[in-house]
Amino acid sequence: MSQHRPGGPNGRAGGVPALPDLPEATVARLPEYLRALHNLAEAGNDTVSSEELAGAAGVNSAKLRKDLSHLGSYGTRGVGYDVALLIDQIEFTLGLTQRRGVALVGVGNLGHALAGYAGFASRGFRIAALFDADPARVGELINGLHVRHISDLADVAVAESIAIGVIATPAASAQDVADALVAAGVTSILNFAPCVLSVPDGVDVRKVDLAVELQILSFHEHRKSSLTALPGGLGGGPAGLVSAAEPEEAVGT
Amino acid sequence: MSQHRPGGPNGRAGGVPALPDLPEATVARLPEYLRALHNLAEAGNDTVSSEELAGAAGVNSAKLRKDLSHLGSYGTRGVGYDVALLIDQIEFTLGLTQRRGVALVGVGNLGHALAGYAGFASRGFRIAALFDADPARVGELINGLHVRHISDLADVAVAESIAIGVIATPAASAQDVADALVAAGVTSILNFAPCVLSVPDGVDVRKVDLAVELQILSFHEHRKSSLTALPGGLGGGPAGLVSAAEPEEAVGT
DNA sequence: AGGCGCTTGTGAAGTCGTGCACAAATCGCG
DNA sequence: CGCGATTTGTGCACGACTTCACAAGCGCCT
Ligand SMILES: NC(=O)c1ccc[n+]([C@@H]2O[C@H](COP(=O)([O-])OP(=O)(O)OC[C@H]3O[C@@H](n4cnc5c(N)ncnc54)[C@H](O)[C@@H]3O)[C@@H](O)[C@H]2O)c1
Ligand SMILES: NC(=O)c1ccc[n+]([C@@H]2O[C@H](COP(=O)([O-])OP(=O)(O)OC[C@H]3O[C@@H](n4cnc5c(N)ncnc54)[C@H](O)[C@@H]3O)[C@@H](O)[C@H]2O)c1
Repeated sequence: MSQHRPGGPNGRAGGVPALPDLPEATVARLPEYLRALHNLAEAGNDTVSSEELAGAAGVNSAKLRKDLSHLGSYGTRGVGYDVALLIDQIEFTLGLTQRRGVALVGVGNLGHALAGYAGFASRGFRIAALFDADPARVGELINGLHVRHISDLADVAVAESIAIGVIATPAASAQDVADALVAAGVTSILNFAPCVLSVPDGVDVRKVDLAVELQILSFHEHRKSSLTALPGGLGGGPAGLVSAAEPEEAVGT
Repeated sequence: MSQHRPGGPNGRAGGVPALPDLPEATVARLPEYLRALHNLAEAGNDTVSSEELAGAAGVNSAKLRKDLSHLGSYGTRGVGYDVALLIDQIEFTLGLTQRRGVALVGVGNLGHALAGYAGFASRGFRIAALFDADPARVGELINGLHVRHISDLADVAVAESIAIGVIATPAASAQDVADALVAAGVTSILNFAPCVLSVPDGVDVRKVDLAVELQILSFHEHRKSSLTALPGGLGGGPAGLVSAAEPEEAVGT
């Protein structure tokens, strides 16, 4: 991560809660809790126990309680957590109280799908601009936004105060795009291209690689098939019904 | 593809190769090493040191060596690793010696992009069938495959011996689709829908959620912006140049 | 008021993963 | 043939994360 804050974190005075320096693993689970909470709220639930919420989010309840305890205690013993309050708390922690603008670079096969994705907007983000290097694509209207040339990136990024960039170009261009994003002031990048990006300190990169996910699944398939010879294993054909909401098999993370 | 395994360590007996029981974290990194190795091989490299490969894969060299040591030792001290040999070894470990068939369910916005994705084929997988519940979509030809109705899933899955399913339907349908996949004998699922799936023991599920990734980035943005007030921080606007190939900022995972 | 059942928050122990640091192994060269 | 340069493989200590187990807190019912 960037670097550690010296001394007592949270010099924050006034009404704003302190930033508790959450464990990375906890941060990665908060969005999942948030989604589950929104579902519960829609279903009309006012409060929820750690057990319920943990079930809905697919984690262990002790882990959930510990995670939530990191952001300050908001549960009531004997009762559970206030759903609305917890949503606010998590959204604040994740920095979702302001709708963040996102720049999407590379409006090809995948880029089109992302540009049209409603889940962006409903979860706190706003696609602020689309970019591509292909002149043939520039000008195209997608979901109310027209594609701009990559050379406009810096101007637009500043004008729209964009801090997050999504790279959906071929791997060969990804580093160049990342450099351009960084130069334009972007400090967080979500990379769909299968390659490693080099960025300066202070810039966060997350990578999503479909093939990697499949290969991990393939490994477990491989392992499972070596076990079919064993007795008493899930060997039986097409399984019957699905078990109750369970920790499932959550491979890796 | 199906290479005989290089002899060596891994004293397996009988027909079934020994399963080294790799740490999950190692398994998750192997695909990355594999990608880097393919790049190196294309560039004409015959051998590679742990330092180089680690750089190309974005990890610490000690970690890389430890990871590789888990699959039996294939390096030569003073020299490095044989690229081709290592590729074979990792592909074998990941179970990529056989091209695995994948069923894609939900040919909507995202599904179309996935169906047309070349990276599938080039990394050891074959989209064997496309399914959708919408009669209007059934029959549509995408990338040489025509979309079939979800009710054909069981038959096709068996006929094509499909063990991996990809869910690209709305969240509301995802559990139903997962049940159908499991009933059809699928034992690994990659889920793009933002919801928790319940599956029987023995079935692996991995989830990819774009919004979660963005929210994690948002958290770090939030944290960073709270730091701009501090002195000596990466506060300065648009950064300059990109540093050398470095561990970058690899958030989480 | 008091007791009871439920649920949270957390200490402590256990597990897993990481990275350092270095001995052992190998190659190339004089 | 031996030596030094190089790089692997790994023991070890540390840190992060998970899970258990339970005391403490809270609301409700009598
Ligand atoms: N299609 C998928 O389902 C899928 C899935 C996972 C990962 N990916 C990855 O996502 C990336 C994009 O995939 P795709 O199928 O959309 O490819 P694509 O070729 O359809 O689209 C790439 C787009 O990027 C644009 N582009 C190229 N260089 C650029 C640059 N320097 N600046 C701006 N734009 C540039 C191209 O003009 C094109 O429009 C690839 O790296 C691919 O490996 C794709
Ligand atoms: N579009 C994106 O970029 C994107 C990104 C991340 C995640 N997602 C998620 O991926 C999923 C699909 O997104 P989308 O934008 O492609 O949605 P979409 O509505 O465009 O496509 C969904 C498709 O699934 C089909 N479907 C619905 N129920 C089905 C069933 N029971 N069996 C088989 N097919 C069924 C529909 O007919 C439709 O063709 C959603 O869960 C979404 O949240 C999408």
